[in-house]
Amino acid sequence: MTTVTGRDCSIANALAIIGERWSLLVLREALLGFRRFDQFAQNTGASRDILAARLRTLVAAGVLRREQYTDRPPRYEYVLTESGRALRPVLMALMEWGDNYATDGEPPTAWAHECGAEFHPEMVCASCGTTADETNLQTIRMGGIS
Amino acid sequence: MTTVTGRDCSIANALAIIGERWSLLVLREALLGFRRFDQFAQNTGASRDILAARLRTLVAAGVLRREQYTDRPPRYEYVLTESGRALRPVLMALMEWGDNYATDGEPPTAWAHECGAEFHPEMVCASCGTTADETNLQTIRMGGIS
DNA sequence: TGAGAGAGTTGGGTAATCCAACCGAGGAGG
DNA sequence: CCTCCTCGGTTGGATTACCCAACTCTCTCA
Repeated sequence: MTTVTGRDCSIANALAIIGERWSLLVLREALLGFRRFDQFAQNTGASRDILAARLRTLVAAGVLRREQYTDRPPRYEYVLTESGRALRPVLMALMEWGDNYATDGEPPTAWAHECGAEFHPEMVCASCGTTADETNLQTIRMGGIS
Repeated sequence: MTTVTGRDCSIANALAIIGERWSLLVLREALLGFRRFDQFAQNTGASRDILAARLRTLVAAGVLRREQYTDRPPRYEYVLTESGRALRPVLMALMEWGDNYATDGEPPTAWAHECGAEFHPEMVCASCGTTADETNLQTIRMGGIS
């Protein structure tokens, strides 16, 4: 793991695992239910060598698990671990931002919540359940510079 | 803007703007209140040439605005636009994931919500306000492959 | 006159990425 | 049993991105 200078910060630590090119697109496909190398290659557009490297780092980081699904010939697929499934809010937040600020026209992908509405994520305080934004948040501790 | 193969998707569109190395760390600093080139360089650890390139990209994409704050000598700082401020849920979700899965020990940075609790983000349905996860979401539309 | 501060550029080397082609184990069809 | 196909990757070579230190330019302050 490369030592990174700059602020001590969980965002930087997270990006060291999932911030390389194509990683989040692979995880998007995994959250959509895909598991196979060729599906990842086709659906993300990543070249096969880079995809192989990314899958190795994501498996090493515990975000994906490599599972054999046939014996002969030996074939493997990639399934999300708990920490991988925990990335859903990150990808949903990114998708919502992209829908609003990076995509023209209708969102290419849409989700339904069990309440029946088309799903849009909102960030709330886990403790009190009300919305969180710059008007009601303040930093109480900030990581130093290494 | 480079044409990217793979699925038509707002996550990919978002990453085309903010997914390059250092971009999200610059935006983290901006959301922490920093505005100056040298602060970004020091607090992120990015080299100055790459930082200059990233700031140009982010300004061109409308995420940051370059503002002159003195006349002689002419000096500029970078302030978040509305679309930049809208990235807070993305960075908070990333920080929460990093705290839980990529950082050992105490989170380096912490926030307080106005309710008095230490802030942790939760993703809820904007329509009904209840939590959203893999048990109560389903895709109703999925972008095709270009 | 000389030392900084602030916001960048420049040059040169290293590392990451892209692309097309290839490989090896087995399966399916003839 | 010969050939072609699928899946999950590797390999080689060219291109692009990134890193680092040093430098520039303008203006201020002592």
